[in-house]
Amino acid sequence: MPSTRAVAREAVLARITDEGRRQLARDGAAGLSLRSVARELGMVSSGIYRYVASRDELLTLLIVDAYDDLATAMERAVARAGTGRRAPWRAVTGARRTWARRHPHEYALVYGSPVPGYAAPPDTIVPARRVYAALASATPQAAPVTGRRAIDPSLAGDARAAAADLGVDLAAGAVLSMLGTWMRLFGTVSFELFGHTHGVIADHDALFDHQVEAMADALGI
Amino acid sequence: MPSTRAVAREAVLARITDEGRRQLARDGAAGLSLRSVARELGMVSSGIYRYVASRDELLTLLIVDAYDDLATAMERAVARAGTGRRAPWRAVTGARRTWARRHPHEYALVYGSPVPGYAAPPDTIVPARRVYAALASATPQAAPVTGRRAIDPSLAGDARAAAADLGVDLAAGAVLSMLGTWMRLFGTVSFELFGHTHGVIADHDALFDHQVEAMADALGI
DNA sequence: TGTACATCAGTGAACGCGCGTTCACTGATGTAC
DNA sequence: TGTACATCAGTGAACGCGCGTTCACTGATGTAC
Repeated sequence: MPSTRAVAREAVLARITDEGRRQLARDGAAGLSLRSVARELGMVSSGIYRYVASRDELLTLLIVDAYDDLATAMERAVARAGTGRRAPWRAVTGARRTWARRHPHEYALVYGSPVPGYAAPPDTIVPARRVYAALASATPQAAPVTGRRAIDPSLAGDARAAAADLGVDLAAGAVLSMLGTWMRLFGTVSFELFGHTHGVIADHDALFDHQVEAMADALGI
Repeated sequence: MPSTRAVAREAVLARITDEGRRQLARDGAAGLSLRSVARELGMVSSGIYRYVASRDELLTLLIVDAYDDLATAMERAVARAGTGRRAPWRAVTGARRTWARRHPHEYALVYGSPVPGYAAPPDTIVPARRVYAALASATPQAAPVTGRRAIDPSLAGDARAAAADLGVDLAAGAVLSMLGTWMRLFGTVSFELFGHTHGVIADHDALFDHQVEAMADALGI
């Protein structure tokens, strides 16, 4: 059983990350400060150092939370998807876009410009991978776009290693095809969220749906 | 003939944007400050307000410059491309990636997370469009990926308007296919630059080349 | 060509702000005997 | 069960920093007559 102190500690840490998330959502990563988190919690500014070692550490906690939250949303979408051939793919891509639109600053923190002077520590690798695993689970039967082109051997090696890492059993060509599609999905969501379709596309839902089907075509599902 | 004063003014303004670019390249957009630009130019901090009205205005100048520089690089690449069927496409995509790798902070400023509290003014629209025009000029014969799917009428309208805007004469399906490919290109470059392939892909050149060919396949060129 | 005035680049001081982080401390809570 | 000590959460003051922006000013450069 955890000690009373440990319980209290966890509760305060949770309040800190909650408040951090709130500030992140309001002002973006640049607007996040330990002083203002402490202030909002009614704590003196130095007190927060009992819980996080530095601003970067809080940022890391928030990054991990963001990945976890997004991954959970995507996993649930796959689990709830109907039985149609493309249903899981539509569900997982839609979940990603919806999450991004609901949490634009958290999305930007994780998939946007790197924060200058901040190096992502290893703690973020595992939650980041969950997101890819969710995507992979939605298209277990991805086919290589073209079988004819020769794949660079070292690239094929990387592709096989990545597949093993995600626990999927696919040939290198299919993995690269999946990766290409994911980068397209990433690009499509970021493009919309970062405002590059502003003044060009009015109906973002229609564009996204069109893209999702085109990606499914490309994956051969 | 421009007056002596106007000439001097232009020269100082150029030094300001040059120094701004340098700081942007070193520290990113968040590290750009009017005070430090003035300091570096040996000017007192308030003096810079004779040239730019605010920090945001300097940021806008730098954004416009970044778009122009990237667009120029891409246009030149197309102009210099060989005669092969895919040569212009390979050239323009390679130029984009090379520019992005050489100017990571400028790329991030323009294609990464929106700067919180900053709203891009209309001045950036024209230079941003040059980039798309350069891409479009490299694939004049893009084909729709699939002819069978019905396209949402309002989306088709947006696509036709965008094509007219860029001066290309293509059906809505082909425009959407091009747009999808551009978002994939955007995603591929950003993915690499923002570090999402770290620890997964060792040979980024090979991955990019593979993607470029796959995109060409998708465009039917 | 020479003078009087207007323009404008650059100065220096100031306002008011917020930040990350350290350090010696108090006092409450937990642990060992 | 009670006491002595150790742990640790939170305080308050301080260090040293940089920022955007305004304002009244000086003095050089340009313009009109």
